[in-house]
Amino acid sequence: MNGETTDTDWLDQNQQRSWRAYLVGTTLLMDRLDRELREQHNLAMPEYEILVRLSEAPDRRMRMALLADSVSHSRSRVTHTVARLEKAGLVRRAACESDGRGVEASITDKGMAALESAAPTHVAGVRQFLVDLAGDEDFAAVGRVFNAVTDKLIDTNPAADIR
Amino acid sequence: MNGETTDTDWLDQNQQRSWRAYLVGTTLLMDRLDRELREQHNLAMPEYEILVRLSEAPDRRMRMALLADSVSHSRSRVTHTVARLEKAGLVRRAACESDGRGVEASITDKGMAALESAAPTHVAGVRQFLVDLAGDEDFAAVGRVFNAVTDKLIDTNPAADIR
DNA sequence: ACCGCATGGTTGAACATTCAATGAAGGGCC
DNA sequence: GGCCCTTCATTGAATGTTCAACCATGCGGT
Repeated sequence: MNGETTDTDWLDQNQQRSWRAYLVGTTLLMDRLDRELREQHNLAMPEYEILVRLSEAPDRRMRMALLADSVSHSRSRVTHTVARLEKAGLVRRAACESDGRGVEASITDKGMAALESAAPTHVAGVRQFLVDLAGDEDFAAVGRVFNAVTDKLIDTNPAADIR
Repeated sequence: MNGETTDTDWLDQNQQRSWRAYLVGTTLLMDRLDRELREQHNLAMPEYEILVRLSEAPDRRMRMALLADSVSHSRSRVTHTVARLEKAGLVRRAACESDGRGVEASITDKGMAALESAAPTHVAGVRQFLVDLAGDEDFAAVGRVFNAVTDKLIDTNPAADIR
C-alpha cells in the first residue's frame, strides 16, 4: 500500500536548466531563422523545408504523404503549404499515375531558383546562431539526442491502434 | 578579386544530419507534449509555460513584459495567451500600482491546482521522450548549446537600433 | 463481383500566432 | 510645465496550423 499514486520523478536542477534552455533557445532560433527567410526571400521555414525535400528527391518529385513524413508535418499542413507554394509558382502538382489516389508534388525551375537563392543565407544563419556556437562534440550530441527522440516518437504512436 | 560573392560554407554531412534530426525531433516532441497536455489537462504548452513562470514568481505575480521575456514570446502573444487563461479562471490581471502603464498577471488557486495536476504528466513526458533517452552527458551538451544560442540571439537583436 | 476497411489527399472552420497600428503613461530636457 | 521619445500593453486583421469531416481509390476476403 502506498499513500501516493506513484510520486513524480522531477527533473533535477541541471536537467531543468537544460530543458528550459532548449525550450527558449529553440523558440528564439526558429523565430530568427524564419524571419530571415521571410524578409530576405519571402519564404517561411516550412515552405523552405518542403522545397529542400523536393529538390533532393529522385526526379524532383514526391508523393504528398512521403513529403509529409519527411518533414514530420501533418498531411493537412503539407497540403496547405504546398498549395501556397503552388500559387507562388514554386511547386507543381500532378495526379500520380500508378496510384489513382496519389498526388505528386514537384519543384519547378522557379522553385529551384528560389531555393538556390535562399539556401546560402539560411545556412549562414544556421551556422551563426547554432552550429558555430556549439563545438563539434556538443553538436554531435544534439544530433544523437534528437535522433533518439525521433525514433522513440515515431514508433510510440499516439494513435496507438493495437497495444 | 573573387569570382563569386563569397562562397557558402555549407554544412558537412554530419552537421547536416544533426541539424535535421534536431528539426524533426523538435517538431515531433513539441507536438507530442502539447497533445498530451491538451488532451489530459486541457492546456496548451505555451499556456502551461506561463503558469509555471507565474507559480515561481515572488508573490505569484509578474509584469506582462517580464513574463513575455521569460518565455521568449512576443508581448502580443502573451497578451492573447493570458487572456485565454484569464477566461478559464486560471490567471487574473490587475493594474500595476507603481507603474501606471503596467499590468500584473497572477496565478489563481484554480490555476495552481491545474498546474499541479498537469505537471507530473508533463514531466513524465519530457523524461520519457527526451531526458531519459539522452544520457546525462549528451543532455548537458544540449543545455550548453542552447544556452549559447539563447545568449547569442538575445544580444544579436534583429531590431538592431545602433550598430 | 462485392463488401468492408484502410490509405491518400483535400477542405473549411476553429483556433493560435504574427504583424502593424493604437493609446496610455513614464522620463528626460529645455 | 510642455515637448518628445520610449516603454507597456492591447487590439483586430492577416496569416498559418490543427482538427474533424469528407470523398475517392486501392486492397483483401469471400
